[in-house]
Amino acid sequence: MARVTVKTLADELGISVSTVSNAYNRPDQLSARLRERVLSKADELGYAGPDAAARALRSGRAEAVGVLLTERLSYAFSDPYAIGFLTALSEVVEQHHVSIVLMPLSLDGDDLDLTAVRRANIDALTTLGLADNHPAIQVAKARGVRLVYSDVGEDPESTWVAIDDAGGGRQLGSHLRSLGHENVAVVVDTNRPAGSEARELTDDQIGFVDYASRFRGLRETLNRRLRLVSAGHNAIASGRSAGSWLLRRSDRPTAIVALSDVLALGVLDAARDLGLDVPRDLSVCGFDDIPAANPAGLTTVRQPIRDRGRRVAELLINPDAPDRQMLLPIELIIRSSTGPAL
Amino acid sequence: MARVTVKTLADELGISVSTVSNAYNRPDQLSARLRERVLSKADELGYAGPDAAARALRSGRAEAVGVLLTERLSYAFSDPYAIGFLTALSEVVEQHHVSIVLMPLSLDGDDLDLTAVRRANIDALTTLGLADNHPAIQVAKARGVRLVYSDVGEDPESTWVAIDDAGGGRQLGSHLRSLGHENVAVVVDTNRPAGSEARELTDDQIGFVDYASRFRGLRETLNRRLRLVSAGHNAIASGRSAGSWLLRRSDRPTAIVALSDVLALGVLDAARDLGLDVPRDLSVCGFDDIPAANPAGLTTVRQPIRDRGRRVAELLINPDAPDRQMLLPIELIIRSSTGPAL
DNA sequence: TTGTAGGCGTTATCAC
DNA sequence: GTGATAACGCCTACAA
Repeated sequence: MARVTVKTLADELGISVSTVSNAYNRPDQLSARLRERVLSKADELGYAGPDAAARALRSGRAEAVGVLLTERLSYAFSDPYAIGFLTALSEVVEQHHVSIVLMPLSLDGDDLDLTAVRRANIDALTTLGLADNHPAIQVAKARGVRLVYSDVGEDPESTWVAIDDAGGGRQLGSHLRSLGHENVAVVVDTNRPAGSEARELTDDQIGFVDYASRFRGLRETLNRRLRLVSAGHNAIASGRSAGSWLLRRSDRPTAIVALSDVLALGVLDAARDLGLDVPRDLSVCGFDDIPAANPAGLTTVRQPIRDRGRRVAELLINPDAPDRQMLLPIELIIRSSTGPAL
Repeated sequence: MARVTVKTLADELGISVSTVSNAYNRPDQLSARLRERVLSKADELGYAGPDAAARALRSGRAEAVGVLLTERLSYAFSDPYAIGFLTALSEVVEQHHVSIVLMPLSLDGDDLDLTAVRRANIDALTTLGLADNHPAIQVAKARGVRLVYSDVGEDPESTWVAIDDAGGGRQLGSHLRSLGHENVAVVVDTNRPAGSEARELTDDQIGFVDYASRFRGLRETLNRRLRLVSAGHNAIASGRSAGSWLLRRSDRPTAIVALSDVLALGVLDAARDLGLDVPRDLSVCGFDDIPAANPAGLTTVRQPIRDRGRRVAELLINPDAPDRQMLLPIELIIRSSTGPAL
């Protein structure tokens, strides 16, 4: 038995396919009684409404928005920062019957696989933690997918909701500087597989992550007192091993800035492992102000990530929303993990 | 200027559209050189590959799998159990370039809105925390979406990965019974908006949640010693208010079983608020064994949720995978939150 | 290895 | 309020 389509229904009822279509999409275009007939016939024949793919093709709308998360998709769910973003985003999105499409950005060996981005059925796309010039974004743009960027852009026509990461870096840098720190290390997630060795990086090796501006802010304030070190990916264990690597060196830093709180928590673990007192022997700070930062006494830069999530969602859903470019302010939260340099 | 399609490319190159299509989908069907020409021309004209909607319509595959999460989508991200499931699921899914579609199940007043489920472009669907007879699942089934159910099913043809919730309920029930508890209350998430009053329920009011079998297991073992109480939705605050409501009553129970650890943590809070000692004055237990259960000393039923996530993902991606019906065992974890009844 | 042709199921446009 | 018809962009037999 053949598949039930609008045509089946139309034939069965002796009406035209457009009327059937209207019964679903424009209830005001036909009498309530006829609509009732259509719907009940549909029920009877087991027709569950217009086919999603056909509808998407014809109407040009998928009723879904895409979110691209740093690194492999599976990592994102263990990142409180990503979770905060997704929660806020979904609160808005779900009021519009729109679905969220999460695309993996799998790394095949060393180069990443963009197939999922290329194939996804979405109307608009945003990202978390990816630099706006990331290849995946280029692909989506070429596909004609509407983009909500995550960083300040030049183009007055582009849509973005950014957080003032550079400002956060500067504030944190000033804080450390005023505490007398002259030897500061920055730990950054470089999207490497777990277990990668920590190593020193040059400024331009920071990669396609949007933390780049956090680092830039730090560099501006701390200047030559700074070195950059890679962690594997954004996980406590990575922060711990990078911290451990740094703290065992003879030129041990007096302060470590992790570019995310998750990494910072790992650095705190590393310090504890080595019997170092924080903040006496070492100052540690992070970025994000995730829920776990407070109990850990972590000095950090609070990101209005939920605000951003909400705002991004509005722009994903409605391309014509006002305020299509917005820079959200950060806030330096000083807790007990930073203190004067020895 | 018109949109670039396979036809544009074909005309431009003086070849046929099928060859262009093959360049993307069947590299082995044309010479490497020709393929190169196609791809570079595509680049030149700004063609980003086959249109997702058209491809989905024509091929019948969306390269995406859907996940339906209890309650409103936004709640799910704060549920450690859901996060564990999603993490495991995505680990598998991302190796196949398949996207995950998260559909909201918004409640409009009292009846829920299935629009998103109806419109989503997906090949297969699974759920977490929804009973298999939930209306959303009916809709998806009628649409012809392949389903991976979450509970044991009658149909030998159906695909499911279940966790032995009833067994878990029975084990927990026996445990409490052997401790002498005669007055036990069960707290269940009923998907009500936050702030709903706790109230007593009859067994059949438990609703479209799959925790029903957890409760059934408890009922089998504890029989008449049991009453059922509603919490708002799955959140610590809901558990706390339900717990508080129960513990202030004159017929205060000697043990409270929450059907999720998240709710149980709230019950513990309520006990603490009232100055009750756990487990001396009150035994508390949960279900799931989320990460926070261990530090809280919570007796609970461990769910192999990550195993389930992986297994479900495999079945979502490959309909012909073997072992299309699987019941995963649970494990009773006894910690310090349960003790003898007074 | 490449080309031809038909149709996937729907919605938009316009006529009635 | 309702109907006819033409796309939407692509994939896949099948033929060459």
